[in-house]
Amino acid sequence: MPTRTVEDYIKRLYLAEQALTRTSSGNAKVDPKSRKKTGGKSDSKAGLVMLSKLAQAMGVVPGTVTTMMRTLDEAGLVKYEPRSGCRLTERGRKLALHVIRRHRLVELFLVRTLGLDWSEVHEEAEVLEHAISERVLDRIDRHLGRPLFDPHGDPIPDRDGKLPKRAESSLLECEKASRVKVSRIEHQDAKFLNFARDNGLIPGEVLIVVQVDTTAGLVIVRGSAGIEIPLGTTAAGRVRVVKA
Amino acid sequence: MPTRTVEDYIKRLYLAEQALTRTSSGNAKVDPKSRKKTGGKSDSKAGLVMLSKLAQAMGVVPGTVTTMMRTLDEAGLVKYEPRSGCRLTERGRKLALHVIRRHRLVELFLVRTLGLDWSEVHEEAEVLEHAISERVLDRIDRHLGRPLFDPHGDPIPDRDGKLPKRAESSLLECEKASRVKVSRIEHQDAKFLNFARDNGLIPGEVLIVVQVDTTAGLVIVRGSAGIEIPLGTTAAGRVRVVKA
DNA sequence: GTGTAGACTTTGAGTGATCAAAATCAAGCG
DNA sequence: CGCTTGATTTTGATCACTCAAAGTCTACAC
Repeated sequence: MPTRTVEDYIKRLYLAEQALTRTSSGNAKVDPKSRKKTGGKSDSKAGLVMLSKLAQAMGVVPGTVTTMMRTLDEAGLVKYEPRSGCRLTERGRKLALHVIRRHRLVELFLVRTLGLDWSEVHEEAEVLEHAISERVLDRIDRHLGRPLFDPHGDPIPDRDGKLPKRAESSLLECEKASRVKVSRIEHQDAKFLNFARDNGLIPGEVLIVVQVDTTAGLVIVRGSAGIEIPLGTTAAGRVRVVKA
Repeated sequence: MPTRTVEDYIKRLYLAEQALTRTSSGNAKVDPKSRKKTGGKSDSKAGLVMLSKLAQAMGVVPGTVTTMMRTLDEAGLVKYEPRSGCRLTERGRKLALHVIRRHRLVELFLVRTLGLDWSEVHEEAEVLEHAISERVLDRIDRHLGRPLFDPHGDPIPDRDGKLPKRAESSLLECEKASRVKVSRIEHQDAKFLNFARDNGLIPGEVLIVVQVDTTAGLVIVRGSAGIEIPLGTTAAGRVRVVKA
């Protein structure tokens, strides 16, 4: 049985891998800061996650991650390439998706059944995801009607780790004047989520893209209330949408 | 912040103290075995819980408990009397009741909202009681309508640690031909709980006491279905009732 | 009063997870 | 090539929790 700590490393590694492929694949417009941060050197070779990224995500010092990655490699959950980085094995990926399934189902449950605000459920779920048995998880899943997405629009893996697919893009990539539906708010920061909620940037809401000015780094959308919302590129990049 | 382990020790100590006062106060009929087990020596002086009891309850070796009790004494949660036993301090009692509140609310929630069987919720709650935040706990409490008793009939402490009172006795103490209502099934063993459920021994059920034979160690009750249920003293002692 | 059983404590060690700080490495630059 | 820089690894230590096994107490029994 993996410990809760192991589950956490694996989950974080999965999410880091996702961030990796998303940034490297055609998704464009990396914000200028991230380049500076890694000293201009090539960021993580060939799909490997740098240990320092993981250390930061886990809130531990780098040495701890090195040790942990060696252990997880031996356990067959991670492929660890010394001095280069690491990647999940198939078994690791399965475990990660399992933990993420628990996390997201719990989030949705807290919002739908217990009425918590979507900005507060992430932290709760961080703890509960390690305490929920299969039995209870399945009850929750059933109780919610086998949902496909959590309150932030993040996909919920099914019991086999399969994720529902969707043709999503970020607001940054939208054409001016297009009509889109918010599918997902990335990033779990409570402040940002409150801001999003207050401006109607909620999964399901329909928006009109009023302006996309990459030079000024500005995107303006009009929500269903008819009010225009100006967003910087960072914020706009976190709002993912589908055609509507 | 107390760790989950500390919470567990404190909770177990509280329950052991309860068992103590219940057995020592007029409740009578100690079953013969318990005497033999402690070698005929006086069981736990003056309201102190023997460390070996605690060790057994926690599933650890006695040495571990000694160490832990010293730490908890220093932390002000426990009064530890070397070579005699230990008892909770007021702070310890508060903490214990807090953990028990979480445990019992979770149990009821799992039964009422998620539809689990009362025989399976104890183990789930053992884990979840350490993972639930105040925020979520209060939502659950509200969602259930501030309940006073858990599915087994055990009282749920309120936020200040106050327990609802009830004039309860065990089936062993009932008069023949009396009419009683089941208020509580003590003991968390799944097998016993299944047996109880299958025979209608559920909080709320009304019973007629048909026979109480202390010599043969036999109690017979008739349930609402009209069927007579014979119980040994051990089992009967676990069924607690109020007048009906 | 001496023995003894059983409860209790001590000691030494291990595990899992972490840190601080020193040592090492690899890549790109001049 | 040799340097610098930042990532990475190593080393030695700590903390919370646990165990096994040896040692100590104490109350009762005779």
